[in-house]
Amino acid sequence: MSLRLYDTATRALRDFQPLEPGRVGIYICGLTTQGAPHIGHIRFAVAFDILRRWLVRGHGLEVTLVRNVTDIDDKILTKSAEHDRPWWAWSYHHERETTRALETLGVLPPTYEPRATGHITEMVELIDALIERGHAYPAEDGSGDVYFDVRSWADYGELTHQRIEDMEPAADADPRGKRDPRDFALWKGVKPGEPPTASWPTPYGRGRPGWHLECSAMARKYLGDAFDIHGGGVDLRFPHHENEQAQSRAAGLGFARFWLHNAWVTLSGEKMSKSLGNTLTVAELTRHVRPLVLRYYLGAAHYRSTIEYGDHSLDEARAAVERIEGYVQRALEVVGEPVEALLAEAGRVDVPSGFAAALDDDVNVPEALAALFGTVREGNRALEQPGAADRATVRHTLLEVVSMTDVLGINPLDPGWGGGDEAGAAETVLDALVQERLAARAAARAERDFATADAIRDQLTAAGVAIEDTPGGARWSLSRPTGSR
RNA sequence: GGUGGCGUGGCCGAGAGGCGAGGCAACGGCCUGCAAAGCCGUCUACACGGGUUCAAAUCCCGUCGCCACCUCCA
Repeated sequence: MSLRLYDTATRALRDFQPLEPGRVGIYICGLTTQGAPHIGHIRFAVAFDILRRWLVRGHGLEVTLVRNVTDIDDKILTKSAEHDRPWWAWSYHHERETTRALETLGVLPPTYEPRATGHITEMVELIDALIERGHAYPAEDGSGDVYFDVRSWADYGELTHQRIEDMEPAADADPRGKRDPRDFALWKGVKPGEPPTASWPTPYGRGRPGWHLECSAMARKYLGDAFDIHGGGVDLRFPHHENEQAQSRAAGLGFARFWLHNAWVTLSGEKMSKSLGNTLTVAELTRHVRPLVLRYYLGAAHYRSTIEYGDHSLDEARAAVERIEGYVQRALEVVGEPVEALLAEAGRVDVPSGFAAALDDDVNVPEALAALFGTVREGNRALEQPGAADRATVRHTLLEVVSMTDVLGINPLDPGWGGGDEAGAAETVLDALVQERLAARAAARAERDFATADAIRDQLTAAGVAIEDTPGGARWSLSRPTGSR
């Protein structure tokens, strides 16, 4: 079984082999802490969470996942100033908000989450190396800026297959002390009016990091001079990733071996972004939809495909999730074993080969989901049969379904979705009340008083409780509204 | 101007020369007192025009439409 991943740099599917046997280093950027996270921001985290889970569960690899926080940049300074807050408070506030959103959606925490401002020393080391090698220079206007010299690095443009001559100089390019308008800042000298807390002393003068440099410095520190996978959103390919690669390689480092880029969430065909005002925040959506459903939605499409958010998107995701949950619930009742034990066993069971093959093919989640639903159908068929062989099938498919959903981060039995003791207690109370009504309905049905029985069911339905009759009696569940835009 | 992506059935969304992905919705059947859930079945699509091929949604050429990036966007 070999994993193939689409590498942006070579524009091809390549067999993935870790640099160091048994271990994988992944660097992903980047959480923005300029504002509240919307589902577009979160998608990349979900996509790489699935990859990470698959590397661990499907290939037995030990993953070191580093997810950076660029906690200082122009926008953070601008926005915090607009809101009359210190930049560091602004950034940290949004960092925490983003972390909460990711936890809500069941994204596993990274191995480490370094902040740019904590790695100034490492950045200076990189700048020193670049200057020494003739790939960087202090600005000629005395501004304290240090620029990367793109003309000095023949491979510049390699990642995104562009030639320097073809690149449009930025419209807002401020030539300042640049030798070429396409040179980018490694370090930015402090400017008048900037908060004193936003600069650090270096041999080049006080200043703050340019964008890009923090990732090169932190990836190197935690993953080594060369590492396996670098990921992020497609829009980061250029300039961010191109520049990262240029500065790291020009400094003599091997840097990333695979570049993975995820696509957008769009709304009415347009990229979700704050400037367009068409964002949907996780906090907003999860008021109406269960996090599990939102997680399913964000992870269900292939990571390199754009997903278009529409009015019914979450309703469809909910229906799909409930199909899986319905089976897991029914199977659990038949199997009659403690959930904890089954979860542990599912962690060791092999996933169906079709599922594994799908994920090995550049993390093809849609195809993996097809395998998952195939197993659910097989299990449902077995549930309709009374034999011992079918019981065994139910148990086996249940373990497979749990195992597969766990890889995708949508395991309905994962206690993380539960909502804690308080929710559990509320459920216990509700169950007692609903069971009382169900008993009354059962009595009415026994007397063939269907009018009364249906009235009770209608009452429960109106209250948001869905009823299913089974040979063993009625079972109930919340008919969970998703709400939609 | 350069670079990259997309256009698939009512909707979402995989696939990438032959073998009906899957989910949702709809319809028919089974089950049910009726439902719900589940199962079985039906709806057989690839923007358009050419070409290559025994065979094209898939490869090639062209056209149209949409999107993204081109130095501080996931």
